[in-house]
Amino acid sequence: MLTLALLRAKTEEVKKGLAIKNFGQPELVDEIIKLDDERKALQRDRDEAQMQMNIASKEIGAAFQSGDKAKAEELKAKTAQLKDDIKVLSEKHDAALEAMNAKLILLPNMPHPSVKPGKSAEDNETIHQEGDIPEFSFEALPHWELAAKYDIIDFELGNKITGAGFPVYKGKGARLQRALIGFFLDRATDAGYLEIQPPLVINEESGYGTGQLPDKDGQMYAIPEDKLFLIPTAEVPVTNIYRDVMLKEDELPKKNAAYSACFRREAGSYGKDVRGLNRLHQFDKVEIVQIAHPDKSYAILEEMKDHVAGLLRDLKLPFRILRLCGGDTSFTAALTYDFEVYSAAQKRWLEVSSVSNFESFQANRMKLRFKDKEGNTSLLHTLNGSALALPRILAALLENYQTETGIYLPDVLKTYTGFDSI
RNA sequence: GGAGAAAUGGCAGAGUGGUCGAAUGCGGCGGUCUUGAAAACCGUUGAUCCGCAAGGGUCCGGGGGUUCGAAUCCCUCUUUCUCCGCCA
Repeated sequence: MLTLALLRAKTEEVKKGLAIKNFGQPELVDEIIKLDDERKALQRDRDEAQMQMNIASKEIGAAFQSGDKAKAEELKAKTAQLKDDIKVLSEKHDAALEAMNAKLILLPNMPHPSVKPGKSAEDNETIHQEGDIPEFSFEALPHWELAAKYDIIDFELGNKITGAGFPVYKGKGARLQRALIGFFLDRATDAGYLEIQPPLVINEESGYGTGQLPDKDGQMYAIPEDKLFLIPTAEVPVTNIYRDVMLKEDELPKKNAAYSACFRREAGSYGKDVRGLNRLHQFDKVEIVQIAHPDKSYAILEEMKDHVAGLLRDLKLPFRILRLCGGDTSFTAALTYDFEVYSAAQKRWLEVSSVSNFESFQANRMKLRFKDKEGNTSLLHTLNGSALALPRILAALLENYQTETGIYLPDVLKTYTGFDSI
């Protein structure tokens, strides 16, 4: 969430930022500041009453110790009114605080100055494209047909065991998945990321910390009996490692990478978007996360963007990078780059990575701070990106590398798969 | 799953109703000494909220309660440890 300091210091800029994010209630900003003013006034009164109470208590204690019971009892009688005042003021204070937080949590993150206005994916800006789009001299098959033809992914079997969106990978399909995970993790390790194997199930506090809760709980699979959720991405458990943490400046940046299965309900999706591997309820992903000094987070965002580009380059997949417009940038992000690969038989771009700087938006919720060399504490910046999400990479690999005699995979994967072709 | 014990500052560890935000030790930081370092000695060292400041409020696993007053008493939740059972 945004800091009150920002709302107060840059009220009008915040409202402009909200407009770029297509957030329609700019009046919330003023309401929040007003509630905070009320809260502060209430705190002053309450603290004053509490101080009087503390003084009275000490006097009573002193009276008892000097054996003056009568005086003690007399003082005691006077504390009743104070006690009542404190109770009332505390309740009012807490109510104002709660009302303020309830509104504050509704505000999305501020967009970075480079983020342009826009309503939807249509308005995203392509900032880079590279790689050759394959041409076929034969009729190229979409990946779901290739998967059936070579018997490497069984969608029907997944339907039987669980339901739609839970495919079963078999033989070389399973091995290829494992190869991609190994490849992505090794590359992350080479880039200085510490590999993490996080829990796949999270509690409410963690969901709140990264912003999935309270509003997006419908997108996660829930285990209500235990108040737990299946992770929609490793971002949640990995970033929450740093919840309520105070880092030292010289520990920065923290770089973590994690492979995990990801679970998403994806309610309301339909049609060609969900065909084959395009959109699943369970999928694999390697995620990279960094905790950065506020002055360095945008340089680090570029570094992470380059890391992801390097992976796609080595897989020799044609890809493009988009800078998301205000309307398509997520609630929690300040700036997001999406990576899309071209899947040659479907003839469409598929999103395979999203790399974002959340600035202090998540850190503020999580109380993730650092102490600088002067001893001042301030919020850190959090960033993350997919590096990479597997299913659509798999789809593009199958489609783009198909020939009439088989699917010949890119060289970098051979040491991981142990085979050249499918 | 059954029985018992515990949770205090960066760490270790005192404190069982009043001046305790909290002894002491270690660690950290600053200094004296030293050619430099170590040792020794001296000082300092939590977070957060309100306030221009002075100052004040809150925090001893989380939440609630008793009391004029709670780290200390009560309830509850969570976590950890020990023993038994089960088990990849």
